[in-house]
Amino acid sequence: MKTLTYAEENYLKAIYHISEAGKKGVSTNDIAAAMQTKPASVSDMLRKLSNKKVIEYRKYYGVHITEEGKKYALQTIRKHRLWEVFLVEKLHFTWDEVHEVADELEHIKSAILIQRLDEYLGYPKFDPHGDPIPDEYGDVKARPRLPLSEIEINGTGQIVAVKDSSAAFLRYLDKVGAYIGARIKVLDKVEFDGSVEILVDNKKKIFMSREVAGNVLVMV
Amino acid sequence: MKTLTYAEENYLKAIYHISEAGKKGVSTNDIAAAMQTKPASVSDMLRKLSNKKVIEYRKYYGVHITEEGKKYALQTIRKHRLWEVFLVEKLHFTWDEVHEVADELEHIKSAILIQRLDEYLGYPKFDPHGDPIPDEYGDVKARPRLPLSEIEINGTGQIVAVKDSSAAFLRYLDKVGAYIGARIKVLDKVEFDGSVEILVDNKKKIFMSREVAGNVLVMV
DNA sequence: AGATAAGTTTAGGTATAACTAAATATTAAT
DNA sequence: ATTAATATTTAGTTATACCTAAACTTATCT
Ligand SMILES: [Mn+2]
Ligand SMILES: [Mn+2]
Ligand SMILES: [Mn+2]
Ligand SMILES: [Mn+2]
Repeated sequence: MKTLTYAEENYLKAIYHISEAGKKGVSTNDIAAAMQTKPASVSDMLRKLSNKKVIEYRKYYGVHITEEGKKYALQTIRKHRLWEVFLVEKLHFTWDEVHEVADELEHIKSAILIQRLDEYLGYPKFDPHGDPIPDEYGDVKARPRLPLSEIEINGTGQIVAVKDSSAAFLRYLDKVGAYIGARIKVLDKVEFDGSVEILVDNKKKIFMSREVAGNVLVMV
Repeated sequence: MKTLTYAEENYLKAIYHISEAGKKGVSTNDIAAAMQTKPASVSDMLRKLSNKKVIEYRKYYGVHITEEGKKYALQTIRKHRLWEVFLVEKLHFTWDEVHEVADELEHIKSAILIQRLDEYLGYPKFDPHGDPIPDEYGDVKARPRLPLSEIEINGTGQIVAVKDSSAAFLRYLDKVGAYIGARIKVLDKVEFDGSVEILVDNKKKIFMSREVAGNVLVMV
């Protein structure tokens, strides 16, 4: 059991998330953008992470996360998402308020704490943004889901997650009345701009731009 | 509102605790002992804390915490103790398990988090070790209390806190059946070694060495 | 292919927070 | 009042994690 620093945990989490999105090697620039830091700093860190065997690093060709690295990343993600559930369910934070605080809480080092927290929360399977919570071994139950923008007219489904979980986007969804768990039906799609009209819970008609609909994930 | 680093918060908390115990200037060596570090490292840090105006520092003559410094220290102590209550009340940690984890949690920077946590816990006034929880302005309600070793024969009272909150001591108290809230009566005091015999909750007779009784605090 | 652009790494520097060893100041003892 | 003991600070070093500027590698374009 290696001990990673806060910075190392953050980099590893970012590398994991980027490599989940696209399948190939993760580039220095992409990591720098995700971490809001400079490519030169990333190069420094990649050498460190490589020495700790949590990534495979070939200079100039981007990095791959190792199996061991993936375990550490998923552990951090597990903590992040469990804390998010805690903040929303127990402390009544809104889903747009939790991310920053969870980014700090995810680094608290105590196996028993996370075990107890999980138990206390009733072993939740998804966080407030619909993202799956890895179990203590790092196993994630992926749910098949696709962007709302890709549902056909008259197609139905349930909102299960968001792709963008920025505060601005989440507050916008609150405003229009979209939320996780909502049952939806696509009433109309505008060919011209890709915007959609949907019916929420068989009650409320709402409009979404293609941009917005692309960031709302649905299970059919 | 200055931002203190984790290390600065820890030093300031230690300095506050030491200066509460004895009234005069806090020495470099005492801080080093409390922080489990070297005097040379303490000297470095004192210069930093002095620049930030949270302590008054005259070389070779120890330090005094400023009013502003006290506010920061009490804020950290507030967070520490609230988290301890959370761990015990909600996550069912035992009172000997909470200190380490709280030492990490106390540095999480989010005013709203602490406000909500306080509310969620029902605005507790004392932590699991009987120590008072400062309010959001740093006000502490001190409870008059004295070591059990100083109670006269036939004197009664209630255990309200412990002076030593090391895991070993707390587990020992668990074992003999002493706990916070217990009503006690001193049945006998042995002149020779200062040990005491006490009656707990009008039921159970227990023995304590002078050492132990000196670390159990009672309200009469 | 050769030149240029884009991406990445290296070199050198800063800030924090430790450490050891040496120097210096204060306090206690003779 | 010196000297010795104790306490404290300074000097110099290390490790982490950033930065800018310069050098270098790879990819792209004509
Ligand atoms: Mn998040
Ligand atoms: Mn989330
Ligand atoms: Mn504690
Ligand atoms: Mn406590």
